[in-house]
Amino acid sequence: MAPLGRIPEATVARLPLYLRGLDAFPVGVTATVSSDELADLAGVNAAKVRKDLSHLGTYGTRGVGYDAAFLRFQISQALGVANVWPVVVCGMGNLGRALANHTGFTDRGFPVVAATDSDPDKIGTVVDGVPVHAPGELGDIVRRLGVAIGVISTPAEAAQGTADALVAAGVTSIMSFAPTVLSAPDEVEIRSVDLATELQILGFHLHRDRIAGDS
Amino acid sequence: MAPLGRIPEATVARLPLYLRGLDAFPVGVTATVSSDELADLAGVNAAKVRKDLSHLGTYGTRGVGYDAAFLRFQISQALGVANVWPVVVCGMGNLGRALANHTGFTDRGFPVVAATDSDPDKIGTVVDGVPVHAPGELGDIVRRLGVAIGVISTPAEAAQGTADALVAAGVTSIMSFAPTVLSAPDEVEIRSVDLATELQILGFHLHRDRIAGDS
DNA sequence: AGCCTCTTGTGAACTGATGCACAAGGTGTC
DNA sequence: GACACCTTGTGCATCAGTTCACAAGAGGCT
Repeated sequence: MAPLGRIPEATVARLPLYLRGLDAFPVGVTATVSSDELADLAGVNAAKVRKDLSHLGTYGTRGVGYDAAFLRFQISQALGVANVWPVVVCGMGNLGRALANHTGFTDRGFPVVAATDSDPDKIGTVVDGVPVHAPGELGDIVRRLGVAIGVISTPAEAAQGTADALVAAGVTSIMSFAPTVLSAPDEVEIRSVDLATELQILGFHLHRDRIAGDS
Repeated sequence: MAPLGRIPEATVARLPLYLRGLDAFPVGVTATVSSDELADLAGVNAAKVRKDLSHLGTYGTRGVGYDAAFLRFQISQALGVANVWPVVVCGMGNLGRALANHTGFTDRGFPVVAATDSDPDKIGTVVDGVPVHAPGELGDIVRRLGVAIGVISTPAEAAQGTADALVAAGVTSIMSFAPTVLSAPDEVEIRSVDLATELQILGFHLHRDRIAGDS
């Protein structure tokens, strides 16, 4: 309805899934997709799809469904997918290298334009097309290359310092893989992904199922 | 109160954070920690800490706080951290290799005992101490090594097939990095981490802030 | 045209999680 | 022993998100 009244966070988190689901429809071909189909493609239920999309506007046709191409355009619009946001990867360990080389980033408008690492042997080299700089140059890099997003894949001890440097350089969006809590001003958006934590959550359920089975 | 009345999902997701926060306290030393301190260490607020811990039991002392060592023990207990859950990594691309080599996994009771990949050049090799097998051997591997958790880091196209193979072999816990929806029986717990999606969510906020600044 | 079928959009109930505020219950001091 | 001071544990209000259920509207068939 309201073309852009505040979109709930939970909805924002699902829009990329819908966009991904719509990839199943070839471009240029006129096709309609129902909330039911889209729900399957995104792995959620149909009611949620409809409510989510209603936050963007009324783009569906009752009795028919949504025009796939048009819907894709609208979601892209809302997410700002047309923009390209350059990324810097801080910490070129195993994970950092994998991220710097991750094609899924560049493909979706998040090119990794530079990296930093504290290892003197790595500084000055180019890994998979990504130049590695010293951590002290972070501010320079951000300004020079217009970096919008910082990815932190350093050891936990170095994470807060890296975050501070990113913030000081004007970066307001950070994705962190370091297993630690980061503090930053409110206007900085931090998404923290701790892989070990994820496994521990799986472990909890395994553990409980085992106990339940013991009875 | 009830030592183990059903623990809310949101609480379960935070328990690993508390455990991580408690690492700040040296083992063997008697120390108390207040909900306020723990809240800082875990990056949440004090009220949440208290309510979360109250689901495990009443382990705190009013006027004092929680005994750090005892609390760590209790949370470990609840999470089943004492268990060791062997992990198999499916798909040894950039990300898979990084995960197989990730020390944070083994350290926390999730040793990567094997990997699979469809590339004939990789099959039979040992990468960072992890033997790489053919995807067809997955069932064997799971049974032989007692694998409890499967990590899917294959391309999206291969993800569902891999998940099916894991499920067929009896694995009930899956962490997937493939940008696609996986279907599996209800009793299988799937945690999906899509890195590009995470970046798109950050991108949304950047996009909106930019629009807001335009006015 | 009228009717039947289909799917959207949304009000409303419900569920789960969050945050407040405070009584309950400890510790240490005088 | 009484009092002052802490911090927990929790009842309650609030909020966000989910799900249901159905009226409104669009297309197609006879």
